[in-house]
Amino acid sequence: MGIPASGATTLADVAARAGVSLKTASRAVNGEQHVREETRAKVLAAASDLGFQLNSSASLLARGIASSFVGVVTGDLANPFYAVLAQGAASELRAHQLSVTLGSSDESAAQEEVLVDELARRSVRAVIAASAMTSHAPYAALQRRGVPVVFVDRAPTDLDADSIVLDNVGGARAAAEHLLAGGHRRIAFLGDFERLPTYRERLDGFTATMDAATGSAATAPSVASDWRELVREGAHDPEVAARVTGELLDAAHPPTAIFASNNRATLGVLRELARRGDTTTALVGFDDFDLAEVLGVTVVAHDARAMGAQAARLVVERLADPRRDTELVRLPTRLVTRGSGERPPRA
Amino acid sequence: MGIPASGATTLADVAARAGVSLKTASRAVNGEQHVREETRAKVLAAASDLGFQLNSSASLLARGIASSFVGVVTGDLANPFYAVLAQGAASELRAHQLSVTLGSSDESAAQEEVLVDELARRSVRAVIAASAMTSHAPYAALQRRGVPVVFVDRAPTDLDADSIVLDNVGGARAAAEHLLAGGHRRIAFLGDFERLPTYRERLDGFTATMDAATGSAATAPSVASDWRELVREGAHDPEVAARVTGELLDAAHPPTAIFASNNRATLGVLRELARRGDTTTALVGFDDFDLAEVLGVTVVAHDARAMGAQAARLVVERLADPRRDTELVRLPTRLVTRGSGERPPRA
DNA sequence: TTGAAAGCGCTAACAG
DNA sequence: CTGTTAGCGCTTTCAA
Repeated sequence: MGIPASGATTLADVAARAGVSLKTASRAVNGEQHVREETRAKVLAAASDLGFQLNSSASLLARGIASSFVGVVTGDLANPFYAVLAQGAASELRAHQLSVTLGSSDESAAQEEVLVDELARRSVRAVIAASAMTSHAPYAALQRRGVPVVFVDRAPTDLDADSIVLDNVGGARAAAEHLLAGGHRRIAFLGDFERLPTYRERLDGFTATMDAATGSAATAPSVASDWRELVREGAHDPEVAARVTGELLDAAHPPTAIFASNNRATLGVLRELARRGDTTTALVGFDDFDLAEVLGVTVVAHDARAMGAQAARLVVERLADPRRDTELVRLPTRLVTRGSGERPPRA
Repeated sequence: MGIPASGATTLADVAARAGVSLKTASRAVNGEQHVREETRAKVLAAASDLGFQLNSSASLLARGIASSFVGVVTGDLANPFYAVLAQGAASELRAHQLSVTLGSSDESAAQEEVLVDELARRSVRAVIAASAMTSHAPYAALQRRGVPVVFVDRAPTDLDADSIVLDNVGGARAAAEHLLAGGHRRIAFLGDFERLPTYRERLDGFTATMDAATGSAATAPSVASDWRELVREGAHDPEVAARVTGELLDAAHPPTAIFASNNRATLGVLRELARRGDTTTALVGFDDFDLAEVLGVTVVAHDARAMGAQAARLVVERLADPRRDTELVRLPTRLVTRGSGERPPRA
């Protein structure tokens, strides 16, 4: 059990101790073929004695490989959506000998740019990004250097890249239709930052449904054409969402239902409703959450873990074949009714 | 805007294009001193033209540095406690040019061992671990090789290492005292896996308080000496916690209050209470959570982000001075009352 | 099955 | 301020 003094135990040390050449030691340590069992055992014993560990930088360099890390860029790891997504990606990538390195942008484009830069400096092998940027130049630069970039949750419009997104339009449409079917005519839409494609797509789905119902005989009484006055944006965090909810409900013609277009917004709405003891305003949220069942909150649910796993798959496939056509995967959503979306409209 | 054909653009290419030596190019690219502004600009332009990026493996190897990654081992990233902790560590480490690579063990000792092995193979610079193991041999091996290991949330007993933990005893004591003060005498304790030190310490705090109250004149009517019959362990996930809660409440002498010793257990209790429409059983949970305010849940709160940041600090300090004494940091907890812990005992 | 020599791309000394 | 000469620790030819 000889414990080495400190620092560098190299393959050369192991080879010397085992009485073999450097190359033989390398073969044994890397589990390659063409090594007599006896020799291998001798080398492995020496390695273990010396507490030897391959120097991964040297190994990668000699092999001509940039690195074994995939960068994952998210908005905020404290948001379970991102955390679960990252975990899905990590566990899928592990199967391909790839590790994940994480960075949170706090949804700030500036910070995201710094992050991407950092990843580049670390020579990551590929990047999976839930980007909050509108211009994706830094990612384009990575792509040009042969580093695959896969976008999750939000697909870029200024870049041709593999992307995996949710069926935001369908999800929002389902939510709106559900509330309309419940008799609601004044439905508020709580949106995220206007620059995010998720916000826009969810608003599109909502808009399509509301427009179709406006003045329509199918939904009697029909939706008034001023439904757009109940659309709000910028509710990215719970605090803002709560404030906006309060303003909506305090208005002359308050909504009878709210569609919160992401989990942070839903949290804010719930806080405000709880604060005022409001148990009549209907609510549907985009994104499921742990306590939704306990609180009886109807949501548009989806599978964040699958999203991460699929992103990892796209990374692996592009790594294998850099010139394949880019792929856009759209993951389904489903409405889960739990009560809050089924509250009847106030008279 | 010459875009390189593919693959390897090396510093040599940049140097050639800029008409300087390799070393000068290196200096410029690394922002070192002793380079004429004009020369630097020339090199940087060439680098940018070629889309050059330093090969970090080569750079680290030449510098004699193992890597710039710190491994963070957690139980489950989907648990916000770990996610926030990881984020705290990451943001603190970034200030020291260190990146984070993540792995989840799912609280399985076997999987954790695989993870640690993987980190070793990646030559991480240091490791921050919320370990679910009872024997920490793999971490000891890392330490021997000069890789600092900092334990978070759970300190090892079989290893001398920097650790940062919560005041579990104090937190549990506060919870128990609060419920006792509210008149409860039959208080259930929902514990995690028995092997986890957090479980044991929280149980210790609970035990100390209950023992002190048993038969004491200070708490009249005094606690019966059979209070231990309401202690349960193994409630690591919400499903088990919900089931155990149901069993407790269905028993002949059900508890009038429950102390859930972690956030997953609290979730399970809340689900079961909601399922049965039980609004009388008092509840205090260890760990705060987003919707605790909405649900009016009294909790023992603490700062997970600070925990991660402190762990990062310990990593940096040990990296700077490997022979300093190991440090054990204990972070405070505080009771946040929101109603669920203040429900009076049923007659 | 094993080994010797030649680099991977970069940085650290030491000159100039 | 700039360049030259050696390696960092490992893997890869190619021979033996």
